[in-house]
Amino acid sequence: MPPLTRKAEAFSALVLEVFQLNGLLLQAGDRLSAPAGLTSARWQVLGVIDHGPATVAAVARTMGLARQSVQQTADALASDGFVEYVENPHHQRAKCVSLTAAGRRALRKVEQAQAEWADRMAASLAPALLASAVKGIREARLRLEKDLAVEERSHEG
Amino acid sequence: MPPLTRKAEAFSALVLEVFQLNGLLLQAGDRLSAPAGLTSARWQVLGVIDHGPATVAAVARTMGLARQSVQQTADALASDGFVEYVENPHHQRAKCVSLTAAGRRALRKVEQAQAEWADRMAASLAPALLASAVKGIREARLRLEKDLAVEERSHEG
DNA sequence: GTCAAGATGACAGGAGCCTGTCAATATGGG
DNA sequence: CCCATATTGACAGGCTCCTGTCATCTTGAC
Repeated sequence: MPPLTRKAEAFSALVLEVFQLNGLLLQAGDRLSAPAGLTSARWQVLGVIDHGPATVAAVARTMGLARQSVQQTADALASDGFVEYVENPHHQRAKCVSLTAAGRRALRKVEQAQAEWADRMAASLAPALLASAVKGIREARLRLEKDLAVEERSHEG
Repeated sequence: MPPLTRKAEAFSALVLEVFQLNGLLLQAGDRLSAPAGLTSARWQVLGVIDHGPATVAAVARTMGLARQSVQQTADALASDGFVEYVENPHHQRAKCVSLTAAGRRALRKVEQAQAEWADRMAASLAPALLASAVKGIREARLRLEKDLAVEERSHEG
């Protein structure tokens, strides 16, 4: 390991913690959604179209993912009967992804479990600590977004 | 969305921030390692065997990943000439993954870039905020680990 | 020394994300 | 109306993680 400054060490510690927590959160999400026959990724998609049918591309933009990633998930959901493609009056080719009754049932079930889980987690964490963690992570995220954007620009024209 | 308590809302905010930051960190890692011909995952493996050759299974345990995940990465690194499999005096079948000269060069290059990046990031974040963020995330992680372990036990015999 | 149990790598297959390419469709300037 | 451009879904393929199965090798109890 190269010698890091003390501040850089602290930042690296944050990175490690975020990686670990992220992994655990994904695990928890899969565990919450499994009883409903879903996974984290599929549940997220159902959540997006809960307020109304949308095209795959629109869902992808909402989730901040690549179009084709959502396409794959949506096709899987369709073949499992959780969603269906319905005609889009505004576009001949781009059909809308719509919840089926089974999809809505599954979504409600996961949301119920998720609410209980979030309550359980939050109840055992000091509110002040939670708030400062969110604040710190947000700062780091904003800083990182700026950094990545700068490099982006320097790689263009 | 189901009605969440205020504390649950705060926890959910933390989850969202962690997901976003994690994604950006992966992106940054790939960007740091790309100039050396590596990716985040491959760089991590090189880092583990930097202090000495090790078997695939040992690297996997160190990284907290499944054995076969590391196997795939190690095979890819070997076919790209960054590592080589060397005889293991303690085990006939399990060879050790060892850095080649090219692998060591690439690793040093990434570590240099990573150190500069960590300095840059850390320099623009208030130390107190960074510290409290790490503390809060760690608390959440520990809480979540406990929760997942409980469910684990309840799913066994 | 023998044999069961555990560890290990090879192989197969899947999930979820990504990229790139292509043809079909919308959209908007002229 | 026409055509360049952008958007969209289909298709192909890659990366990183996972799981499960199998034969081989090691280890430890007896």
